[in-house]
Amino acid sequence: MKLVTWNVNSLKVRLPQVLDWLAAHQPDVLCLQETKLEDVNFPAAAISAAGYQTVFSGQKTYNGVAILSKTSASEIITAIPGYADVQKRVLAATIAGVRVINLYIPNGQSVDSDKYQYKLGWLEALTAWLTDELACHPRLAVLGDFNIAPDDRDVHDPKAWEGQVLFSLPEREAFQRLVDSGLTDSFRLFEQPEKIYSWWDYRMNAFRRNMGLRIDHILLSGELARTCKSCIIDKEARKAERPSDHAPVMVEF
DNA sequence: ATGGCGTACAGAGTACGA
Repeated sequence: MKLVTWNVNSLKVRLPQVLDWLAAHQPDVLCLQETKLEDVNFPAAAISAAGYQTVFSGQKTYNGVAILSKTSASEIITAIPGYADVQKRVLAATIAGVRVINLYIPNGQSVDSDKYQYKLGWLEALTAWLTDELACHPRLAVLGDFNIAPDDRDVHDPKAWEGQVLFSLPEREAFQRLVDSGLTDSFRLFEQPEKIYSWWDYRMNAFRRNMGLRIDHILLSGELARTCKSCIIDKEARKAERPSDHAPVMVEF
């Protein structure tokens, strides 16, 4: 089974690239973040024509998540239960016996902002919920844009990023607590080349200079981690004309 | 130097991302 996460930064703009990517890679499941579309405008017909079913939870301008899959999705949840949030950042579904949890975790903006506190509170609620989900679904994958680089290796310049949002200690500790609830960072199951990232700023020629961060992740329950064969970041997608600033991350198990 | 670029909404300039 091939499972993918990709922050597309507007599905309206990136739809042709998403369709091309589906045709080229034929994943079983593709989780999207930052669709930036109200549900009424979701391009379900075009995606259906490409052979994929869709579930989605979006809003105007910001956020928005979707799951594209070859087989049908059930047990759909669009929010962390009991956590009130008007921002559409969560979509969970069961597909082919795998519990898929697609997340667009808050960015946090800067460590002294209200948005940073919202991010930390959100992560706490998420971890409590995922502990329950793991108990119900031994075959579980949590994937998405986490907006956290967990380790020095995941940052092009850890000294410069120290204490900054996306790499601050409280965020990394929250990520670790999430992992400690019973999940494995699939990327680190395998020997990986150095300086592999999933996001590069549009500015400052960051991509050309490989000034990136690894902030998009696929975390697997023990049962899925044991049979995981690979975790790859498709840097090629970031080279496209008018690319998303994120690259797709793909696991196979 | 708090910029740089890209997207959305709007119809110019601001908010936001990461």
